[in-house]
Amino acid sequence: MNKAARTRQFIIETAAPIFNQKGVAGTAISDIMEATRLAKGGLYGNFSSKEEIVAEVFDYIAEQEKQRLKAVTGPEPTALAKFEALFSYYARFPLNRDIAGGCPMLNFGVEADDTNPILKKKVQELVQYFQQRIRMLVQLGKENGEFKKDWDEDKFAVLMFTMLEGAIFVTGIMNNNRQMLVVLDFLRKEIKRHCK
Amino acid sequence: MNKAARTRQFIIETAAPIFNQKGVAGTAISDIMEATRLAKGGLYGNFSSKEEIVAEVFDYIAEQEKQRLKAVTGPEPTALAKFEALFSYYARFPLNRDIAGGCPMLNFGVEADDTNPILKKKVQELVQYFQQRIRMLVQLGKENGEFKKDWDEDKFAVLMFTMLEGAIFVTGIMNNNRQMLVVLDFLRKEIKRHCK
DNA sequence: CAAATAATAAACCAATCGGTCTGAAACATG
DNA sequence: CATGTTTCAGACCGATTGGTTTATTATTTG
Repeated sequence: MNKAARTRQFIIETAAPIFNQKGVAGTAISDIMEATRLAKGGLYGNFSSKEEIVAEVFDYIAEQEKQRLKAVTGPEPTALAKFEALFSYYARFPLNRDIAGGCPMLNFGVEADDTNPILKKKVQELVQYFQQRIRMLVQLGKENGEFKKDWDEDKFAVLMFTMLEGAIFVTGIMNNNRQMLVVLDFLRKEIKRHCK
Repeated sequence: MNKAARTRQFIIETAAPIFNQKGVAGTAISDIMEATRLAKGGLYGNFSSKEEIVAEVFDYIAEQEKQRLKAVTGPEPTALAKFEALFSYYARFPLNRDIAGGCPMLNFGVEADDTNPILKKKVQELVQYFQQRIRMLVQLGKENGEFKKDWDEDKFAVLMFTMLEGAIFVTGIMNNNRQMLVVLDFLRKEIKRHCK
């Protein structure tokens, strides 16, 4: 990794939490200059526009989110344990995250929806990835003989994803995770209901 | 209502969908000038700052949302019918809304969370209002003898609200309401489960 | 209907926006 | 260690930002 690539990566990682917190329109190039302690030339020598920074920041964030999902569920042996690990993670949301500002899918998605089709598509793909992972966890549990075969993983993935995103939103707005815990409690029971 | 009050209201109503779609930071005064066909003086004669416009726009939106909730559920005779009317409304979301850009709680809430404490508090209050209305509907159903007395309205309000907000988000990002319909189907069954 | 008052258009402001350019410094390579 | 190349700081650019002022036009009201 040469100097340019390292600087580029440094800019992306430094800008990520700023965009996630303040939004794309709410973040000025000067904010990124300040945080990176780089001058204009330092930024525009590595990126051609603010839009390009945003795009790469989201790609970086998306990869981070996928890696985290793997890191949380990967080590667990059973589908049930993977779900439980996921719930433990969300119970501590957003405390245990390294990119501040809450869920990037929600933050970037809400802003991009009416303003930035390219970014919106990236969010779309990440949402689909997450939902597919949920479905795959249910399928794994079925194959392992943990869950009943008649459980509809498509519907469960929709419920789990929408509830978690809604709960993340409410957790942020209310400054406490009480409702997240209610949601997680429900999801646990829903899974138990479909255990053999 | 004198001229000033009428102009003020006109500005608020015209600016509301713009802020809801483009966000606060993403909306420039020039956007509102263009939409209202008013010059700077026309705006700053009625408001002292962009922030004041935003604050009043959200107050207006919040009132609209409350009125809509009443309008949808009010005419129905039973708690069950009120819920069903609500579900019909969300099934057509966001087609039947008059303020474009999706759910204002979500849009303003996500942006304000890390940037605007005053606006955040207003969103907070609207969220609490909505959740309380859900709880009251359940309570009404209990009093009417429609629902079982052991149904926990606090938990149901959390589930219903988080799911609906999550579903609104996904509906916007995916450009279709498939997942909203799954969520509504689940909520219907959940209610049926607690019917006497 | 006239005088007093309220409301608006348009010129103007400093500050900031995203972005460019050039020279110097840091770097990698012979 | 010298040389060619990459990388970055900082001055600079026009456009746009939120906001003010003033002169004029509407609207009230006696």
